[in-house]
Amino acid sequence: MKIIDIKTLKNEYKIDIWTSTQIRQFQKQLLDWYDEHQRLLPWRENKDPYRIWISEIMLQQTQVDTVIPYFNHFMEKFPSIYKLAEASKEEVLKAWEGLGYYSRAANLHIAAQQVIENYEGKMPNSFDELQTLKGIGPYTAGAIASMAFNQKVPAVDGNVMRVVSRLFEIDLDIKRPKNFKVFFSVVYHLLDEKRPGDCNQALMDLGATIMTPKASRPDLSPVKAFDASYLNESWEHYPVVAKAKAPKLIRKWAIVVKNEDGQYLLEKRPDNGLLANMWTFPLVAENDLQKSKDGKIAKMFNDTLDITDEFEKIKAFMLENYSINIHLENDIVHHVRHIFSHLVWEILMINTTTNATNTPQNCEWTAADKFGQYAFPAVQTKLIQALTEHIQTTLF
DNA sequence: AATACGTGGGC
DNA sequence: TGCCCAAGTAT
Repeated sequence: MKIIDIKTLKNEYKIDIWTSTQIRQFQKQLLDWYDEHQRLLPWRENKDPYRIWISEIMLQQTQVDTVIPYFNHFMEKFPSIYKLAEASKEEVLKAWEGLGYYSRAANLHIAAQQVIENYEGKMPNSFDELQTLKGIGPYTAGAIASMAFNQKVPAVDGNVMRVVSRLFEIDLDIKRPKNFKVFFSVVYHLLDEKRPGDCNQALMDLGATIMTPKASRPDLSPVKAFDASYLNESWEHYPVVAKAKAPKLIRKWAIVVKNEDGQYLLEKRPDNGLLANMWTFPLVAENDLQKSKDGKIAKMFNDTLDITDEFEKIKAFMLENYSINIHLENDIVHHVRHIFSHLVWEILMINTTTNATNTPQNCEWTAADKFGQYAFPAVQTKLIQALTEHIQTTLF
């Protein structure tokens, strides 16, 4: 057994790697399987670096089935890197609406301009240069370099770490950044000289379809003879992954304000942080309101009964921060819960009206039939849905 | 290094 | 229902 001594990588972890002959056999088994069973995906139709790049950004922490329609639409809308670079931020964000992790869209737009500025519109082909582009880290650089430019570079994502952790029974926490280089090094040793990109994709497809997180079927794997966790029946212990901490609960009011022209007040979020540059109804954090001593707001979120007292605070808040005077339209309070990866919004939504004609900072007045022009996050879509159901209900 | 950053699907 | 998961990156 040859041993990869990861100490050379400033890490004391050692892994027994296979002989050169075994590695060649592994590659053949893997690539033969890939040639027959690879998934047919829009971005695999050719090796256009632009298409591969866009797909890789969309696929970050996002499932293939979710990405496919976004990818096809994005390619129609921005068929080349020049079209993307020339587009407005708003257009790109709109194309990303509902996909999540919206900084990816902003970074993609910037990176397109970087490529035009620094590389005459042609994607750089090296692992290092690719990582100078916004939104491209080690995984995506490896993916583009290997798949589009046939460079022998690992593309180590969650699938690959899971597969490799099982093949070699590596008990390192895949969530810890310091362990990434171990997997990177192992994968490098497994890559075929001629088809590094296909090797990377084969490992990913294997992880996505056979060596899955749950209901794994290592008995169906084309490389089961090389799979230590299969031979030792230990695959359920791999990969080792730290448990995510519980999301933080945040309570908010969503203030739906309708003016005398039937338009709604929409607000654009700041251009950094959560849901950057996306549009929502004005959202007021519980902490932004003056808290009553008896903790009445917190109680409200459980009971959603009489909001008269709290509404006085909201009314004052809107007057001070938005310079509009609102009136409670009815006492119906919608309760909407939205779960992010790292926090939970508990939202109470109320209907109000105003005769104000001013347009507050970062806001626009918009008729409901024009909502499609704005990039809405899922939570806003949820709020509108609740509002729509209410309006339909009250018609009867 | 640890945390922020979305969403939808599966069981 | 609640929790885990899915082709990570920026800071």
